[in-house]
Amino acid sequence: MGSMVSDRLGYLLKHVLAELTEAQAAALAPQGLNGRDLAVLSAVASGEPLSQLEVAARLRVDRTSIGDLLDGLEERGLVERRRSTEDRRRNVVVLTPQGESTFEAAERIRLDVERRFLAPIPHPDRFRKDLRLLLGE
Amino acid sequence: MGSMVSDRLGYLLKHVLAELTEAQAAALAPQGLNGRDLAVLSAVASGEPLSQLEVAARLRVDRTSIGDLLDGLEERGLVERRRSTEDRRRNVVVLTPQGESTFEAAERIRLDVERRFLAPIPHPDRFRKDLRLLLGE
DNA sequence: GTCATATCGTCAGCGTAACTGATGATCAGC
DNA sequence: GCTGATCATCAGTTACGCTGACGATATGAC
Repeated sequence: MGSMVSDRLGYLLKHVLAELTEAQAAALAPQGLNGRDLAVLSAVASGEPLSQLEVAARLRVDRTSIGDLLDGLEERGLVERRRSTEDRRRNVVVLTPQGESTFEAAERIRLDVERRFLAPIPHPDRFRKDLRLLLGE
Repeated sequence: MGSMVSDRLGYLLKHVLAELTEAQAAALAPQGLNGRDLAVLSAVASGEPLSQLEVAARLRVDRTSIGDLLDGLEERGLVERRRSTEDRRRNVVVLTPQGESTFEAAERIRLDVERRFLAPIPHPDRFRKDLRLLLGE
């Protein structure tokens, strides 16, 4: 018997990711967000104010993509860019009050989506841990 | 403390996939292939002759992408398209002899890459199985 | 203080891939 | 034969990662 296509790690990861992305997008659509937007909000929300480049680095997103991403969020009034006073090259990104509440609601949705998504797996946390190991985190 | 970005399932899957793709591309470059090409070869190699649409379906690749993919492989003399005699709409795709040997060598490389890639995980097979469960396969 | 170097944000452009919608050729059912 | 479906192809759109350049700003050497 030949090897199944679904034995390929790349195939598995690619389509698992695609299905998760789709499920997240569908669940977050009422908030006007997708998983990518939410990830940016989450980076901005997590503690000290970050510059755009720092946000990009946390998300491992390309530096030239983060600008457009923030544009969208800023237009919707969820984040603000403020020129840093200490270093005027930096745009410090912060959540607006509306951004905070949207973020919290969306995070609950995301957790629920992920929980349901991982339901077919006997030990979801172990699976997450495996992924983290593969990234060396 | 806030939630880490690396808690997000989407983040984990995305970057694990990116690293695997990169590792595969690097390892397969001497064969003039990437992981995507190899997946096509594998679908073509596995048993009965398939039409282009059937190849696309197996790989879950869009129907309009598979043509270009096959173009490249055909130019390199690895596959052939033959008009089916029973149904002249169909292009039956088969491996050339050179395609077969290239495929076999590349498959060994892929298996090795995947083995090394999964090395940080205590039970790689269980991880694979989890992924398959998520796809419902 | 001045200069060289580096960093931040932005922009234009490239390559890849998924996707939509249309087309011509061909097949199957009636 | 006619209608509708299927196969391969083509043009066009969108999304994303990436490179290379730019002006503005900061930092360090001197």
